[in-house]
Amino acid sequence: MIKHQVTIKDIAKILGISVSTVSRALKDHPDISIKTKKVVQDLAKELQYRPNEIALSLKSRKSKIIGIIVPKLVHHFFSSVIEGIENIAYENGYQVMIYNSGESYEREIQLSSSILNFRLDGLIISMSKETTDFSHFDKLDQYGIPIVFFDRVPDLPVNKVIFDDYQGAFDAVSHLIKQGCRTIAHLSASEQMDIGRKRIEGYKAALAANNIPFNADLLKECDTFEDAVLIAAILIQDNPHLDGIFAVNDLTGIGATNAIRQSGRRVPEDIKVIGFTNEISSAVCAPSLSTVDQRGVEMGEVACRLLLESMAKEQPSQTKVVKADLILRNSTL
Amino acid sequence: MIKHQVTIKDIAKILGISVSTVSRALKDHPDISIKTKKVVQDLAKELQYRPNEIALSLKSRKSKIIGIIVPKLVHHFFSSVIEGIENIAYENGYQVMIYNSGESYEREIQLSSSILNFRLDGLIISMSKETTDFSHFDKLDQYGIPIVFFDRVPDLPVNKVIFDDYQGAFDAVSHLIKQGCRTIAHLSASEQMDIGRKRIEGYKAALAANNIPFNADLLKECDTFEDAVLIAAILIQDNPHLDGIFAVNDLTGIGATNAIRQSGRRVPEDIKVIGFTNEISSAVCAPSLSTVDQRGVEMGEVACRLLLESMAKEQPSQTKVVKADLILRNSTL
DNA sequence: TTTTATACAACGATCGTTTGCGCATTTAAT
DNA sequence: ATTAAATGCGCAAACGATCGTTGTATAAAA
Repeated sequence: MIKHQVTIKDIAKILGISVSTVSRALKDHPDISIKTKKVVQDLAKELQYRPNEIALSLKSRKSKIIGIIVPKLVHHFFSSVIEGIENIAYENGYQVMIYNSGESYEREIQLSSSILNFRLDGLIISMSKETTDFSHFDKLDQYGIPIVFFDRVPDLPVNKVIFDDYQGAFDAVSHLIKQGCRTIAHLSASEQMDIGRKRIEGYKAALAANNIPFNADLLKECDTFEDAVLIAAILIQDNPHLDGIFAVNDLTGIGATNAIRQSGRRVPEDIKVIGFTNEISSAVCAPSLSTVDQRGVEMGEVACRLLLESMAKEQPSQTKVVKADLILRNSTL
Repeated sequence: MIKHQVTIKDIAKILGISVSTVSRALKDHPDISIKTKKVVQDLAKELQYRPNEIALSLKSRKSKIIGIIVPKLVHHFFSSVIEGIENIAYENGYQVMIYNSGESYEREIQLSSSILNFRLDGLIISMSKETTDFSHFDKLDQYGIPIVFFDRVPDLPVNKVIFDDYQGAFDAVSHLIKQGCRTIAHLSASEQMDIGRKRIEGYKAALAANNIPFNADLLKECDTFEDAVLIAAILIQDNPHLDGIFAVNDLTGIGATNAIRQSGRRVPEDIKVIGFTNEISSAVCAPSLSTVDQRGVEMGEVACRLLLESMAKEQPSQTKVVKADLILRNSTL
């Protein structure tokens, strides 16, 4: 048979005292006598009393829950960030509520509405690709719900945690050059995207720093794994001296590797390849792929700390930068 | 300046009517005149009134939130299942609250306690590896919170959704045999684990069905990617006729592939390899790895539907089985 | 003995919403 | 004109907990 969960009222009734006394006894309030406290606390334990968080939320107008919106759950980077957020949230007595926008602007609006309905205490979000209008976030701000953006952030004065894409790209390409590469292609993301642009800049800067002229023919936009295989094949054909590829992510890096081997050339002996993101695939593919780790967990931790800070007190919006971490494997030996 | 969110009271005060009238007007109650309804609804829209879910939860003793506990977020299979759960939950007006036990029994207990505190309406869980005692779930059951287990399930009469590991393994090995393999090794999980045992059974059954005697030397337990590389290398050395490997997951499958190539043999020409899980890595590695898809999304959907059913009405516990899906790629051509 | 602290509990408002019941006022039926 | 039945709305309790205020014994001081 299903009993309802025991409340402060039940305890009060059993003991024949008022609910307020029970409430105070449970919180060790000085107004309550030691005897009463003991009786109440013992009974509470026996009945396995647990405070109703919903009632507490209603009373305090605080939910003790942090919302997280990611565009995709099935993505190593985002799950890592979530882990990082959880670490810090739990440490501070917060629960997290994870939402998945599925890269849909529509859904993102719904979700931020739900955050308002549940009166969540704060939001950490990486925006969907479709999002170009930010008014749904204004509403949260209006009601005093702090927001921290990460990774995919708007170009506005808001709290954000970004990854140092420029530095990561610069380091990756510099590494290729140090390993002897002179003709380095970049399989890039769209220049529309922030990360695409920054990584291209880092690529160019590393070339410039080593007196290697930039060659636009070696810069190819490419979206998917399949794209990468095709485009890399063309690059190889058109550029006989090609000896290095910097890929905008691991999947394109692996695609490029596959294309290189199909062309009869070897990785890393003939052409070295470096990726970006440090997905699991990059560690297990053959040859294992050098890459740039984005420290997702750290990013989550930084984001959550920043959120907790701005929940604690009004403060000007900040931008935190998480540094890249070069992971060297066999593809650039 | 931060204003508080508008409540039914605010509307009542502005309009000079009672809160109950506002409440009923908003829900189109027949007792309220058309005029009043219109006025109320218009103002509500203008002020962007949104019902306070917390208050609703308190009143209805229902949170309209489903809890999910997974042992790890950073795992393709689990994130897929979550996506599936979300699909169905959203369709039915539920939110999901995702918890990460991090494979810790301790944490799992804390979390199920938190579920009680937040009065969540139901729980979908895949247990941590450490969990052998299930009393913390009994408590949920006692209070009428339905539970659905998936993937890692207890051996008890409870609602569960499991994957047909036996069939998946049987199909995978049958496929290898059809492709001409006669000496097939199995890189297995621990026999302690349910999935380990079932996949071994499927492996043996497929051999038996094709009159291939089982050879215990070809059954090797192996945990990680690195293990797989080492153990596969030994297998190859010890068994010159080896022409097929069935790996308990994709990572070990890829590890085996790497070992085979290092030994100078070719995949799939000399030795064919098939994995399990259909992770991203299996699609991008070279040669791409045949594998068994676990239909994570479907599993999530089935689990969530089952949960909604048992939330709706008391019913005997059920076990649902999700079928395996063979994915054929280059490693078994 | 009366006054004044002090200790201990109870009362009741509050958070935002729903809902059973009752009370006017209007409309319809006799 | 009188009664009955709708119609439209408000009152107040309830969900579970907190907390400021108030009440009442009991003990200490005058």
